[in-house]
Amino acid sequence: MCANLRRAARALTQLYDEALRPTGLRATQFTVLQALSLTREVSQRRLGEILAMDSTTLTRTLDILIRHGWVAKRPGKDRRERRLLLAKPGEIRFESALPYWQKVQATVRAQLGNERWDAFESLTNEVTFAVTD
Amino acid sequence: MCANLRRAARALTQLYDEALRPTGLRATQFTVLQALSLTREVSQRRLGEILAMDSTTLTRTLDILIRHGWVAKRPGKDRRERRLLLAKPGEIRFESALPYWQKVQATVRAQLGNERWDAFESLTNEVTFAVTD
DNA sequence: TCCAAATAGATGTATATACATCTATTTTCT
DNA sequence: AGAAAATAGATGTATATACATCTATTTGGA
Repeated sequence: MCANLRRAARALTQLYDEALRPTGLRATQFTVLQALSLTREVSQRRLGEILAMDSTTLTRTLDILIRHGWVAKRPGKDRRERRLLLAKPGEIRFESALPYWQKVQATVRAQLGNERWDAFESLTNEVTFAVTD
Repeated sequence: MCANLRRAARALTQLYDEALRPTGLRATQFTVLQALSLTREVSQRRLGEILAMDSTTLTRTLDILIRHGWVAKRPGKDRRERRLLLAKPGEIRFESALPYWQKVQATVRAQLGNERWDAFESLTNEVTFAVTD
């Protein structure tokens, strides 16, 4: 099952990366910007929980986004924490990528059909939560 | 969708990696050995098709397996090709890992229930083929 | 109060992943 | 046959990913 899932993730990621290429964002990067645009401001730990991503993985991913000036990192009241937020250039970049993302989403949805799309969304989430709890 | 799928893949991979830790194999490595045990002997290109994995990714993954002596690489009749096959130590390693793999598979299956497990398997495969064709 | 335990991230290291580009070889077309 | 096109992998480079371990800080007892 893990192999099946990883294989599907590889295939789909290639499709999304290809679709997002004109925007200069990888699928993963788009996802992080999207999460930040929804949460406004979060700690790295919390962001990792949302994405089911190890906090130390986020350190590296965020480094890249910060280097590009898309994300800002500020110390929190708890001085162990780093608070992340979308910087203005990141917001602009994210919004300009949205149409490309919507287009590839629509393509895959059409290919799968609405029912299987919805079922797949449910199942991926169930697997995530079944495993992380 | 890509983000959901990748998130589930991360979560499930951590579970499988954890379960396989006593065997010294990562989930991906187990998968490659499994594929080789089923195909007997294949070219790198063909193996990449089976796994929906870029051929150049396989170069690196196989390097590790070859370094451990688990996989052998031989020139094919077509001298551009490399034929891959499971070496004896790889076979032993794979077989000793099988129970650990079966156990984690059973755990996840129990957690999800047979119906959703089967549905998920179908959907991951459909997504893979919808995208790679 | 003060120290042990817990928590948040950073860093070292290893694997996973793919694209662009390169070399070697085979195929195809004239 | 001979050259152009296609194919199989290897290599350079960049990102994605996580674990073990480290430092800095906060929290929870005694």
